[in-house]
Amino acid sequence: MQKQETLSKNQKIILDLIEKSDQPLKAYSILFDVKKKGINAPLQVYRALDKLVEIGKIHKIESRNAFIACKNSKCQIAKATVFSICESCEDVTEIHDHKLSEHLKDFKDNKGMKYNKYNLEFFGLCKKCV
Amino acid sequence: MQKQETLSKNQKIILDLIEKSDQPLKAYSILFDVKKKGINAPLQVYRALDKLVEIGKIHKIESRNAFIACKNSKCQIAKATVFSICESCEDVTEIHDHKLSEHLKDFKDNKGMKYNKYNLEFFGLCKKCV
DNA sequence: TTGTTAATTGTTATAATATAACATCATGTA
DNA sequence: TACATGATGTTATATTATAACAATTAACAA
Ligand SMILES: [Zn+2]
Ligand SMILES: [Zn+2]
Ligand SMILES: [Zn+2]
Ligand SMILES: [Zn+2]
Repeated sequence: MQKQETLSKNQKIILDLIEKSDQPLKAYSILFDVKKKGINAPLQVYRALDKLVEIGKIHKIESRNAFIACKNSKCQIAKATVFSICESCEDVTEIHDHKLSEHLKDFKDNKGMKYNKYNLEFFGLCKKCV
Repeated sequence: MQKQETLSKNQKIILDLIEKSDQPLKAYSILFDVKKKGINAPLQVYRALDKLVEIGKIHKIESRNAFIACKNSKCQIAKATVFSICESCEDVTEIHDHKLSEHLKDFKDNKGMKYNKYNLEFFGLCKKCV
């Protein structure tokens, strides 16, 4: 079997839902919403989420245990993500900042570690919440 | 009551344990270890962890749901953390890189957001695991 | 030193997040 | 065909975290 190009049924259903939201969704809220489409168990949701994260269609917001669609699927940032998170209204935005990316991409620590991935989360108050 | 300077009994017990480990510990593993000291319930552990995180004595590794002692309590980085994580052996190291800190501290997005905190996690393979 | 407040503790129950294990089905390839 | 791989469906369970409430302790001021 060759590497899958098209998403499976469950993966499509769940990606659709996440893409319709501009804010992160939690796994069990996704589960609730897709029950009407015949997806009944947490594992079905988590399997689709894992796959979608792996291929870069969505990202996990680690500090919130929630998943947001990537708006930038053309670039290679599936494994290099930056988010801003408002601690008041919980608004999350994916950040694409070239200078910052360059800086992080090239970062080397003093222990000879090779990085192939990073995740950066900024916290603060958004304009509305200041 | 004025701002607390000394840790409470449970906070001390749990900080002690975390400081003895150079690797992150999970809440329920901590709970298991401190049962002999009379701490019996998850909530007692989580309350102490919350406090210790708040005052910067420990950090949470968000992608691992685990807690590690800060070795650098003199500086103001309680709210600005950088870690390297080996995806093979799960070794975690806190990184203090002046140039990187400066870069992140000064970062402004194009939405007028004020950041007071960030967390960056690098993933890869450590020297031993390459 | 007594009343007041805030922080901490103890306890039981429960919520929220995530995975194990196993059976079945679909599809591409030898 | 038959074999391998990926996806699905299902039940049960593991792991992580919080709600709600009562009791205790520590600092402070009147
Ligand atoms: Zn993205
Ligand atoms: Zn906000
Ligand atoms: Zn630290
Ligand atoms: Zn390693």
